[in-house]
Amino acid sequence: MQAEIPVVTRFAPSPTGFLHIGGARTALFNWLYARHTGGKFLLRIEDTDRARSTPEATEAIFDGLRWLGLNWDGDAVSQFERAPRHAEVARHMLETGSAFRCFSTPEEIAAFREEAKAAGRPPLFQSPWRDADPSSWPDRPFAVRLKAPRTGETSVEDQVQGSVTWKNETLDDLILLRSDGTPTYMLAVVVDDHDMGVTHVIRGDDHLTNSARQSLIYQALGWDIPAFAHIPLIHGPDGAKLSKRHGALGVEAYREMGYLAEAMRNYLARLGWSHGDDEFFTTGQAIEWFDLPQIGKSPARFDYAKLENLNGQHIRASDDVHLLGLLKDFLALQGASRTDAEIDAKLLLAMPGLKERAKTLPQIIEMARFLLEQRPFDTDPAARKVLSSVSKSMLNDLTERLQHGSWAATELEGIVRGYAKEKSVGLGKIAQPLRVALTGRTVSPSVFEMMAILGKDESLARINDCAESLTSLS
RNA sequence: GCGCCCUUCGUCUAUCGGUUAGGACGCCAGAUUUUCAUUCUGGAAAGAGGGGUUCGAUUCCCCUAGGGCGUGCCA
Repeated sequence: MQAEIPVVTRFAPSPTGFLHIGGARTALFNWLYARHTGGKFLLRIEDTDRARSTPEATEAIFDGLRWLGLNWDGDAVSQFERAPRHAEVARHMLETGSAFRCFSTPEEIAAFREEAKAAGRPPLFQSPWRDADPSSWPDRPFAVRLKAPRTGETSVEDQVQGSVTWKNETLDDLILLRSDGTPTYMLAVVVDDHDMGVTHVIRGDDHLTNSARQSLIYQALGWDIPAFAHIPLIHGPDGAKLSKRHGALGVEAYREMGYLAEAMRNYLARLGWSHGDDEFFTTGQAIEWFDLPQIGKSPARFDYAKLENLNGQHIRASDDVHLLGLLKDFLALQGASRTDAEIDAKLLLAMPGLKERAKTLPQIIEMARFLLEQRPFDTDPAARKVLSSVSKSMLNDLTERLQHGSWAATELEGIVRGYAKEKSVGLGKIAQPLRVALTGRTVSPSVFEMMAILGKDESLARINDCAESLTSLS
């Protein structure tokens, strides 16, 4: 690592909704790059559009980032609060002649565009006020527009997209300050990025064209242009733009579906970025490996199946205590009643068997139902059928033998195996009914492990419940 | 319409001119197994099309097609 200027990245969402998956990935890339280089990761809320910005959305973005563990350095900056500074810069540009007062009304501009379009000309607005003499200025509000060069070309050296060039005639005199005196996004980003010392602008490639326009502003101001890295957007499974229909849900939706933040980071990092054949990795490894040249240029589709697989791998790789914590958080999030210490202890014991059977948190809970339910509980109708391979007397025999051994999984298994052999039936003919007796269902962790965790009294009571129900059946 | 970007198995991707085009998810088959799952083994599956450049193109260039983004007094 060279001792150059420290890297400063930023994530700059507009608070008009939740933090969606695309935004989360953009934030992740900025965060990874900052952490990789030992730089800073800043957060700026682009709330200059007062009509659409809400404090709730801002909170939702904070929550989403916090959940994902994408901690930002310093306080989040409100772009709106910096409006005076933006106006100051606009005034300065007016003075230096790199911007001009435009008195055209929105109606005039719309008419211009319509006309241009009808005539087959580019719809870029050409303000008649660009070079107007001050003596002709009318007495009404005006917008401040950048006096963009009409000839020549503008190039952006993008870290992902490479060198991209536009003819200046395809770039218009964008508005810097609206006629009500408020700054537009175009001006605000440039001023803020500059003032915040941002060295690397990593954002979605829907901003690629904007980077050319913004370069013009940087040049007009004589400021250094930051490094740009425009990452491809995430598409839905059908290749079209990611919509709410697909995965454009807020990240909290993924949290509620039981995905781990660690898995989300892994999956999102892998979407559009790669490190050889590595698919499953920790966040620490991602930080160590992440760099701009490895970012791909083509858009990726969101794939739930892969996310789920990765989530399963992270669950399996999680420490049991850590996982229990996540599980409790998840239950609390869902408003479920809190588990007590006794249940927690049992969940912890069951965790090894639980986590290899689940790909999401709710699936762990489903598998752990045998621990959360109180007897007597209902038996699944389908599960009753496997009881046909066993009789009440058999269950009683088993109970008799089971209670004399020490209550450990291996020992219990030995006893049941011995009994099956004695009866000349497969282990399944005995173990499956036991499973149903213990859980009321046909799918669960190992019956012997469950018995060990449930304890002797509870296990035997459940088997007895079952035996009794057999009597009433036959 | 104009501008810009993209295009390797169904999906995410590796390959930095020479490979039987590799891995992962998913799928199929099999093994292990008390259910489910895990794990393991094997399999099917790709360079959009057409031109060049080159001894040799997935890789470099051009065209076409398809897709995406932009073209706001939104961000």
